[in-house]
Amino acid sequence: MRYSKQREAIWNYLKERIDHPTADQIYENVRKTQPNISLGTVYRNLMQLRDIGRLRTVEVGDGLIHFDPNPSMHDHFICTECGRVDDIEVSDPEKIKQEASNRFPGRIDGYSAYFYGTCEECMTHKRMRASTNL
Amino acid sequence: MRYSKQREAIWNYLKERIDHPTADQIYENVRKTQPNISLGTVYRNLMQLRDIGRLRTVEVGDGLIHFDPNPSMHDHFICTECGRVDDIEVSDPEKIKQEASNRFPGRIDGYSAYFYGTCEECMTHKRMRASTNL
DNA sequence: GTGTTTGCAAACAATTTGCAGAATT
DNA sequence: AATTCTGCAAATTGTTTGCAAACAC
Repeated sequence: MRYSKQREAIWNYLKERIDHPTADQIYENVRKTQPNISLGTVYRNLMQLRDIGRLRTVEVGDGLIHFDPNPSMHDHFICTECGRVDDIEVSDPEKIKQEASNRFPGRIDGYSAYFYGTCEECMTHKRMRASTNL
Repeated sequence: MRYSKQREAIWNYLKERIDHPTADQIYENVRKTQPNISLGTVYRNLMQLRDIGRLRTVEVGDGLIHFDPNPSMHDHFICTECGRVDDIEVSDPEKIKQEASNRFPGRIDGYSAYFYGTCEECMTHKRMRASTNL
């Protein structure tokens, strides 16, 4: 794989992110420093980076592909109010994988869990709306 | 919600399935008894049934929506060789949900976990291919 | 110079939607 | 009779692809 400033910009943007952006969000942001970059290039690079294990793609239930700069096994929380995606550490992924391997006929290579609910911020908003009758 | 023979046929087909078919697979099968049904109707009914909690939609990583007649909290196994999706019971979902709730600032309503690997059948195929040098 | 990457635009594929007519209550 | 549901087809949306030019090595 050769160097390209587009790929560098994409990675530089994504690696700082904890909100698991979509291709389009990444595109819109990378455009600020690389105005001529195209959405196709963004997709191609993201998929390439996934294939070499630098990042992970995540399907959270909204039909869009989200990109996570952390490729290791870990869980996610999705707020059903605002759609934000957070990393969440609930239990030891290796242990769960082991446990599943023992009970399942076949080989288990990895796993990922998704928790759905309302994030702290949205909980506050809901309380505020309730208390002011809005 | 009113009765319709299309919805009945969709549900009758899906409720017996353990392989989490896609809308198109459901469409192709329901067509055998309802030749004039359209794919749009299949989607509309499936989403309706999901909204009232009769079934669950599952995103397993292939970009397609899969439909699971069992709406309760349970985990899934996806074979990365053949793409099949199986239900899998690894640990008590309620317990995991509780555990996550305790550690997370915000409310957790539900969760689902996906295990990826090779199913028993594909393991056998792989072994056969290996032993016959195919 | 060779092979990879890009931007652009067109192609694709899954899902959703608008609407006039049919079916349910 | 009043709504809801259907089939059809077109629209929408996210993602992928083909190609000639630009770039990296």
